[in-house]
Amino acid sequence: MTQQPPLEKDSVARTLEVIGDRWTFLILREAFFGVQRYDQMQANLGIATNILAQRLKKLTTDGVFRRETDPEDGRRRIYRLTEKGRDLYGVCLSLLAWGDRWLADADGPPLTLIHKTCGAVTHPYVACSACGKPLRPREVDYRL
Amino acid sequence: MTQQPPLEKDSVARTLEVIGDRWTFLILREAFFGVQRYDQMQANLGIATNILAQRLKKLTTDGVFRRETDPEDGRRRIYRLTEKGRDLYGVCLSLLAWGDRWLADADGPPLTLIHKTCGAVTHPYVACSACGKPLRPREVDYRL
DNA sequence: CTTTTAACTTGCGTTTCGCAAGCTAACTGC
DNA sequence: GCAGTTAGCTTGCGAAACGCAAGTTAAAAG
Repeated sequence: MTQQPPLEKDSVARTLEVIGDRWTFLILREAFFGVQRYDQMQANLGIATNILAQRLKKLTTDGVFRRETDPEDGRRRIYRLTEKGRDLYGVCLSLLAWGDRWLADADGPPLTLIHKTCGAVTHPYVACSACGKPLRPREVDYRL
Repeated sequence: MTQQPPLEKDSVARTLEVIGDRWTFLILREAFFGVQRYDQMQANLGIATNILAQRLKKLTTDGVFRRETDPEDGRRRIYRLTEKGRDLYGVCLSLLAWGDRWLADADGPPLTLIHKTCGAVTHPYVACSACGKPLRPREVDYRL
């Protein structure tokens, strides 16, 4: 269990500690599509049940989900995104957009996204909060 | 009230098959910060050397990196992002922004990002290509 | 031509994962 | 109100992935 000292742990690394494994982000994707229950997630994802339980527990203690008991059926748990969890939607859309652009025709059609607020088909991009233009690798400076 | 039926392997899942493990995205982050060489990545990340080699090989065959030999030193390989790779910058910024918002004060200061094009400090967000506004979970419809 | 360096590769012990089975509390039918 | 069913887990075990250290190869430096 030896870990490295000179890791300057930035926010990318810290974020990946929360969502950086094969399943966690797929669970979140399900949540963004409206799935809130254990059995539905398992059916949709085909994930091993012990792993799903483990991930949901971690995401709950990490504050991404809130775990509630369904008032209409005491056996059921409802996994609801917190604000912290909902705020990962941008990451989800970025992944989706990239996959649709570069991997889609391989084995599935891209999803069409409609921005209900404006009514148009949308292709999400990461924008600058100051000028609204897309942010590209060489156009950004990093300062501590 | 949820939305979708069975989304088989969508672009999120396909994307995660390319970048969805503990190290791959950290390697990409290094690349976005300008690191192009094997030994620098290993020093910065503290990754096991066999895993780094494996990931770089996969990312290269996946078309995210282009592997070249340094013309000034035949021992060195240069890992250069392709357009496909550079297009992952938005995902990287989304992760960074989320971590800075929700995890930063835990054990490190957030990075300040400056958009050189407009000169301002920027807080990246995922925008609608049609209207430019931020995209939020309940505001998007998914169609096949 | 010997030494050093960059980029890997190999071997091996440890951790994580996938699958199947089992468990428990809560609901449902009779 | 008891038996059977269902939702949400937990446990056990073999398989795959990972971390570490040592070894290999090709090219540059001395």
